[in-house]
Amino acid sequence: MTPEALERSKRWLGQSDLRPTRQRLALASLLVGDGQDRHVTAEGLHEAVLGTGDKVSLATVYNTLRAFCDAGLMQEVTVDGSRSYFDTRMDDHPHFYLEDDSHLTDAPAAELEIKALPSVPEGYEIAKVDVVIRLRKKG
Amino acid sequence: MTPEALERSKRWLGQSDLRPTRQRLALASLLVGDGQDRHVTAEGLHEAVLGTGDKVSLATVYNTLRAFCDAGLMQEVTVDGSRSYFDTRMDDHPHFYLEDDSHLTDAPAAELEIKALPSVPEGYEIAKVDVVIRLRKKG
DNA sequence: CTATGTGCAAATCTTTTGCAGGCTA
DNA sequence: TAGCCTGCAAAAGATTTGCACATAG
Repeated sequence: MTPEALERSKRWLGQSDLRPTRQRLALASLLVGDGQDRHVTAEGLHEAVLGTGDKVSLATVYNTLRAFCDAGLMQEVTVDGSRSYFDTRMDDHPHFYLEDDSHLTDAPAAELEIKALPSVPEGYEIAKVDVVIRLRKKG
Repeated sequence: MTPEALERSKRWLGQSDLRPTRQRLALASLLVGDGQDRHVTAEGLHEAVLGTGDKVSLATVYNTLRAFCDAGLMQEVTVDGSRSYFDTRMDDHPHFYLEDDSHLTDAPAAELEIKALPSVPEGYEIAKVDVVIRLRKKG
């Protein structure tokens, strides 16, 4: 992990009141170390962190992702019933989901224009609008 | 189950090449017996069928819902990572998801207007666009 | 009669939790 | 030092599967 990635990870964690432990910094540097947005599964992030040589248990990866979400640093995206995906980008934006290889990416939000939303039932308000564009390989 | 519901269930099953067994007809009549669209979970449908006095095992409910989807009679909707929802309505339409009580309903499709979709990456095509409007009780 | 379908229990898979020890502030 | 964290193993919950029996065509 570069000094820059470490710095970024600390700043990111610093937005919450979570302690900057070794494990959290290791995970954070993979998530936000280069300033780019990431979409990960717990399993995938666990493999990634092991790949860097750091050792973090799978349970801690799960707990940490959950803690990051609770702290408002990430959000969970539901696209596949069998796995949870976590996104470092916090605003409400559309996703592409590549069904062939179970891969989640951001769709350019600027290009999506929703002209009218269905009217919300009495007594309710919109918490979030999820738009998932499911893609498959052409041909 | 009324004769009408039975008739409707048979016609519905007849669209596929699935055999109209006692269990499938029992489930189908709960799903399409009154001609209305339904959103169910396996667990919920299982309780419902037991409530009518018919006996169908939970495993069979799971297998049957899966079979109905494979046969193109229903579709799975992914709104909650921990449970699968199944929808008898087959066209591409938006959903309301009541987060407080984990309840899924159709949103009036006519009222949703998507003016522009993000441009799809080279070599891919859109399989489906899922729009889930998550609602919470106001106040 | 033969291929399908069903039920049960056990297996699988993802995610959470209890608890003992470790570490941050 | 006190409280938060972590790791492990076990638990939990949803869904699938193997296999023997039942049933539709």
